Amino acid sequence: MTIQQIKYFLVLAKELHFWNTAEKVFISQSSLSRQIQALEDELQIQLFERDKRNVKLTNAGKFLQEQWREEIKEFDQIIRQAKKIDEGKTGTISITYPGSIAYEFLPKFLEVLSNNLPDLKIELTEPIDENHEKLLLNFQTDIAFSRDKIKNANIDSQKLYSEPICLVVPKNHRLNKKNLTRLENEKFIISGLHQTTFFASLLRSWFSKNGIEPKTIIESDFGGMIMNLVSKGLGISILPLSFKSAQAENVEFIELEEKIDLYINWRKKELNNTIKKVIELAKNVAKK
Amino acid sequence: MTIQQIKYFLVLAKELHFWNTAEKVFISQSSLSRQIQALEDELQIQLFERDKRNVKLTNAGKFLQEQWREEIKEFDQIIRQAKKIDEGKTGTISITYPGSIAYEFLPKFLEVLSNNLPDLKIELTEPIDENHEKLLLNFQTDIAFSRDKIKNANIDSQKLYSEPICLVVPKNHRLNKKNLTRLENEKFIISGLHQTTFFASLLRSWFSKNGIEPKTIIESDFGGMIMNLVSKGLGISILPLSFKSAQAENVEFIELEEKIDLYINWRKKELNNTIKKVIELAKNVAKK
DNA sequence: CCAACTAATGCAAAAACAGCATTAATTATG
DNA sequence: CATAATTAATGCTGTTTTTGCATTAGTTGG
Repeated sequence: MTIQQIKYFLVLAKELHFWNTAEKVFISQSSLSRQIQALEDELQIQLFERDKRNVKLTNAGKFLQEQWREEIKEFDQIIRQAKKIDEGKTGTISITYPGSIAYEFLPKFLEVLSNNLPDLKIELTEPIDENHEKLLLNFQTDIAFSRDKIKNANIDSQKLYSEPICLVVPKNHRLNKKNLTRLENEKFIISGLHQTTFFASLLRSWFSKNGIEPKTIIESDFGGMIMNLVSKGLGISILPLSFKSAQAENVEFIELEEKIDLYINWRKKELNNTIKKVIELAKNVAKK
Repeated sequence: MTIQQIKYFLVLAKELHFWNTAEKVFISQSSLSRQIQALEDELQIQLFERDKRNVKLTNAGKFLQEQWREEIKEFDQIIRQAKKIDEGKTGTISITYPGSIAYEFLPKFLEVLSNNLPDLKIELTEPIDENHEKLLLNFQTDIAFSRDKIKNANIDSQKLYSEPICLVVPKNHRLNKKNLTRLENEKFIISGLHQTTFFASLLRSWFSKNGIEPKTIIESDFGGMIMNLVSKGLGISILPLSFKSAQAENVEFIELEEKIDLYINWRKKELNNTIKKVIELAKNVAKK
């Protein structure tokens, strides 16, 4: 049984038409017909009911379609991952990160990477679905930066640093360290409070701890946009201190007591030495 | 790429010796050598480092060994399941059950099965690890009877019946319905209280509700053995009412208020019509 | 009843595969 | 240090499998 046969089967199971399928998979109709026969023969399972005109899946075929579709997807993913290991320093590694590190940590880290592993290709993604565990264990990512610690038997998680969160206000705003009152009257420009990200839940708890029901006038996920709006006097915001590195004009950062952490997460039994190296580099960058 | 090649790879990855491996998988050494080369070639991944004397896995090879070992296991399981669907009424279906239904429900159910589906082969297992969800979703079983309801998005669970649990005492024992006192002085012969089965946890909670710290003198999983010991006057026990059907001599059942349920569980999107039929038959048996 | 369609199959050429015998390199032995 | 033993790769040859073309045979729609 070949993987190719299974892939042919999956296309045919969708198309339910030998000629169209044959064309799609770049073999002749006769060859396809015989490949499917060979598969049925070897499995001793009838996959399709066909007469001279129609093709349809049997129940066993439907079952195998569902199961194999998933398994072949996994299968291909595994091979891609093995290739990464094989290619080592000249290969690709995938990194996911929260948008909030894009201004300070991430650029520093990427610079160090390109100095130490100049041929390494990096695939950066800011994940929508922040299920770091799944992304790591599926091999959809190799290194996940996150704001909260991941607790999973198959994942190692280490804190890189903490930083204060800050009120972000236009220059010469009435608020400053000595005068953090009447926040409830301020207009807030804030990153998706409704979301389930760690930062959003930290914000919600901060607001409730300070008895504030924030008047949110604009929501934006993009920190740069937020600072821009703040500098124009449209409202104030709350962001991690590292956004200061963006050097937005006309904006001041007022440190709050609350802190936020950054963690780095990777698969416990990682075999890819390049990934291990990258993790070490990340830790070094954070130490400085 | 053939499944066979992957299986050869897995054996070689364990043996790390071409001659031994070739013998194990019943092909010649030269053929094996070329199969592995073909695999490496097609994947464009080096799996083994070999000189004229030694064979060892590369990191990518180690990774694929780990991943493929699991995936091939799943793969074979999926095919076995597909075969069951294909064979239908003449095939096999797997059923897991708690020991406590062996005296009444199970025999009735099996009789109905053999009348309605005479050619169907049944594989009965009393699972040690009562993880019904996993057993079902892995296709290790097709129908799981359980004492507690299973809550899982991919599993359908339905109650078949409830029955009282009973004190089991020798005939003419001082205990009866009017006189359920001083149980704390009785010696108990009970099925594994330390276990994590649903029945055990029900017993524990019953004892604590009644303020009893039972003196357990014998633990046994086998209901028949328990009743035998009770009849010999060695102690008393607690069992579901249906054990009465075993018609042990010299034993009386005293119904308690506590009830215990029996559920039947199956995969939500079951494609095997025979399994669906068997589920219907089970429901009918329970209704009577 | 004919035309269009479609899955299966006979056939011949091409490709892939198997196993024997041998090679080439390494390690162990006396 | 020479020789034997070990072991993975490879050349070669006969066998099996696979391929695609052309054709067949059954079905459907007009």
